Amino acid sequence: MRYHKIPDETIKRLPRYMRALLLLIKEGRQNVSSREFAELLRANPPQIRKDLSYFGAFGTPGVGYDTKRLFAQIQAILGLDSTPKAALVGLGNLGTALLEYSGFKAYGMNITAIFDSNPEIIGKTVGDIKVEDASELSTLKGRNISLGVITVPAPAAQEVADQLIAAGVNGILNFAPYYLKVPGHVKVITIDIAMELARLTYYLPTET
Amino acid sequence: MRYHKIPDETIKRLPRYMRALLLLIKEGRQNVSSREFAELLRANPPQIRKDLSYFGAFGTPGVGYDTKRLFAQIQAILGLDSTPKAALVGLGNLGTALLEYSGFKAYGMNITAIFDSNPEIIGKTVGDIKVEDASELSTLKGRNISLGVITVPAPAAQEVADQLIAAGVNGILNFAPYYLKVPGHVKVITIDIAMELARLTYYLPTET
DNA sequence: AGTTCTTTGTGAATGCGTACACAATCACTA
DNA sequence: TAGTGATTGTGTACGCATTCACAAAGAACT
Repeated sequence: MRYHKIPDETIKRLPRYMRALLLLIKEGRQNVSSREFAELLRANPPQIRKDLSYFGAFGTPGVGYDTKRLFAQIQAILGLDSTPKAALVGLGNLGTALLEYSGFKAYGMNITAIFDSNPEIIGKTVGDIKVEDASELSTLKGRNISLGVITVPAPAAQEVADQLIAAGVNGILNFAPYYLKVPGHVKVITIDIAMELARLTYYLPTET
Repeated sequence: MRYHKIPDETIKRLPRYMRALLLLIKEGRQNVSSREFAELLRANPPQIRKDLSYFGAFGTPGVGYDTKRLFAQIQAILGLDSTPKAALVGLGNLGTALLEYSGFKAYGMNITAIFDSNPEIIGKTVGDIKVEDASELSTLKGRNISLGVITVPAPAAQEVADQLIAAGVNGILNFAPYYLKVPGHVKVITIDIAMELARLTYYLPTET
């Protein structure tokens, strides 16, 4: 099954697998079967096996998957083994929340630069990163940063995106409720929190 | 095409349509064609028409869709016309960010209660909502709140969810990196921010 | 009123993703 | 080293979602 086109949906599930594996590893588990793994994720076993089979044969019949090995393998598939560097632009509440988020390091990701436009914040240190002036985003170039996280208000999002791209970033995670225009080689994922909540109401029982 | 089963993917797109319509309405636009609308959303016209056709015929041939009317209609489809009430649990950075988020009111949603467990925060007012003690979540019952937003650390998430559900909530938007166990009638949408960023790296060009 | 132009609404075809069943595979035991 | 039990990897069938092409329908103009 190698060298087939890989479903986008599969890619979306891989990070979820990583998270569950992290949990299992912390519990000291050596192996996990697709059945048990599926139960944990509330998914079904054949799907997990199929997803993994796109990339090769990672399991051992009769035993299951080696948790640590599988984690490393998925990490490699996603390109996280080289711990890509990311820049965060916009240190408001959302930006701060993201930095606190434990997840990033665990997956093999590194936020190594922070930008904001508020003079009161510029120059401060968060963790061990100094907050830089957003008007100097161009200095990013050459610092080997490939990802950008945008947590600025919607009106500023496009300009920030343009500058990030000019500085060599080619993947953007956008939290601003705005449809970014980007060149074809740049991948954007937009998360609109309000939209998700809006969707939720559809599934609610229509009262009386 | 009425009374067919409606694709889940269609439901996911509806809130996006709402947002684009809000934009158009603010610009003073009366009508919009599916072609122009698709361009704005970076989607394709037939899909938009098909999505809408599941619910009825909203457009006018030769003219397009009436922006305000379509907005109201999608709002009704999603059940947002009755402005459902939501409770937010966890007023950390992420919770605060969500409250600041302009989107909610525009879509027809209302956060009317806030809970936290930090004694220093309890009793304060945010907007015009008083922060209540998270240990008193049971008081929610009878306040006609149908949605819950969980922005607490992962270890506390399940307990909060249980209490929300006991208080009558049947839709939960979960930001904690944890797989909630809930009864069948409760709909959960989990957003894991770190996971999205992890996915992003897959699409990056593999360097050298 | 008729003609033309535009755009919708939708059946049918295509393509993509999921579910399933089963053969192949490995560990373990005696 | 052969037999047993468990679990993987995957070809195939199915179902869902997207795309397409075109007929139906309204608006505008003469």
